Amino acid sequence: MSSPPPSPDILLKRLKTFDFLQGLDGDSLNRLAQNAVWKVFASDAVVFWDGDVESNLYFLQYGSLKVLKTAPDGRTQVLRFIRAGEIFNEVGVLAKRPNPASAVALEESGLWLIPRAELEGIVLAHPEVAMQIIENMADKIIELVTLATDLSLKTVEARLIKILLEQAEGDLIERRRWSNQAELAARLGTVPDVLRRAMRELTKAGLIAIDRHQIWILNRPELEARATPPPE
Amino acid sequence: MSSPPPSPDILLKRLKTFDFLQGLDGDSLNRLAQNAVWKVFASDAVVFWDGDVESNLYFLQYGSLKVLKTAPDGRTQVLRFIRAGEIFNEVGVLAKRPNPASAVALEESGLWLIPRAELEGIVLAHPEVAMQIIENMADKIIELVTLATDLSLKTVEARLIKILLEQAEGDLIERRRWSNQAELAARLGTVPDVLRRAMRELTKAGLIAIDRHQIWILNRPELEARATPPPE
DNA sequence: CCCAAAAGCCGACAAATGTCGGGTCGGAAG
DNA sequence: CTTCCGACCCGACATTTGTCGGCTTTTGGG
Repeated sequence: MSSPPPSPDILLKRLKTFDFLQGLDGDSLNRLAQNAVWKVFASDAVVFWDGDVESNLYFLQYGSLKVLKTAPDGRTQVLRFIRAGEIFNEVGVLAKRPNPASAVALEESGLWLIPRAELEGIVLAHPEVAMQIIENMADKIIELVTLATDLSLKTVEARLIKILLEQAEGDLIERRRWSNQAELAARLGTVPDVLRRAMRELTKAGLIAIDRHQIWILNRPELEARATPPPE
Repeated sequence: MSSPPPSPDILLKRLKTFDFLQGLDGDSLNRLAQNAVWKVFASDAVVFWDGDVESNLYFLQYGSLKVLKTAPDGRTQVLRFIRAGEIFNEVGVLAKRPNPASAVALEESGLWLIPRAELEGIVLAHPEVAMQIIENMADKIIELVTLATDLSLKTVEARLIKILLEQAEGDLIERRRWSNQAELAARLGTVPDVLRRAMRELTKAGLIAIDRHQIWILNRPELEARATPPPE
């Protein structure tokens, strides 16, 4: 089922097209590519655990992951999704902190592990790269601020509407094999039953339509309005 | 009421003792100090607004701030507190993103504004400084991850206990003028009434004792136990 | 010292969220 | 083709959180 391990050349080609490393000389890139390790994770496999001290930077070549945290009682909160082409674990690799969350493959995923030793040298020698990393982290901070305030200040319904509007292409949302109710609920910070309730109410109100494989947005303006309660 | 404006020399002295800028040569520090702007904010004054594009790095010399986000319906979530000696707004200054939240003075506060132009040059020329900033941002990411998951997965009571245990010096917590119920509730992501309820229950259970100016922790082990529900 | 405004207190109620038991249905495995 | 399992559906109920009106206490300015 898994693809043949790609040679470092493929990574090298990818690295060259990568914002993150713009402006690096060929030598450095080459060295990075040569030292990177290729790994494939099956669906539902854990890439790293909350609390691990991980000293690699990850680059997701194909597939997709979720980043989540689990409470002792078993409930989980998904913090974000990672899609092909993204890097992650800046926190672990550069700041040497334990991972604040776990990462799990949503489908079979192939990724490159770039060891700290290589990366560190490059960052210190190439401040532009450091700057890129800083911008990257800034974006994550912004996303987390948004997540925290949404969890605190918005209802499940409002959060659901927001994610529907974000994910819609046109007025249609494909329900992938792994974006089932349980996953979506974890992303919203709630449980499947509550999610279903919210969906049913939106359906009853004629704002969306649902079947097993997709969701349609029937009335975008009203849906948006419903996500932002009376600003009085 | 406000102190006389300190000369840049004072900032210079401070900068020298600052992790953040360890390893910088005197010249660079001097230039930073000379170009910094001094400002004093009264209690409750807004240092910057959610959405502002702010191009200064801030250094809090004295006083304290809260960072928060307000919902259209008026409720607010406090994201973190800033105490004297901390820097903030890395996001705005280096990543050029709009502020994801507002900052408000909890008491009279004096701070230095370091303009982007100065800082940027230094970061590009001194990768160690960039590395410090990265670590700083990593810590904030970790805090935000914790905040988001706590909001999602823990009850108000558990969050209250956590904050009490964090803030206690020995088994005593001083209630500062600005850490009243409304502020504490905003930090916990709830409303004063709910907070009071949780406090009353902890009091009834004999775990804490409250008077107008302080809170005592009477039974730390049981308090801790109560914050982590059955791990079954 | 006195008074007004703010902060805190309280009970009762309302809304949102979480839990449970049991049912239905479609697709994958045999 | 049949069976089985997991995902989904559903109503009823429990718990947590938020809201309201009104009362008491504290505090700070005049």
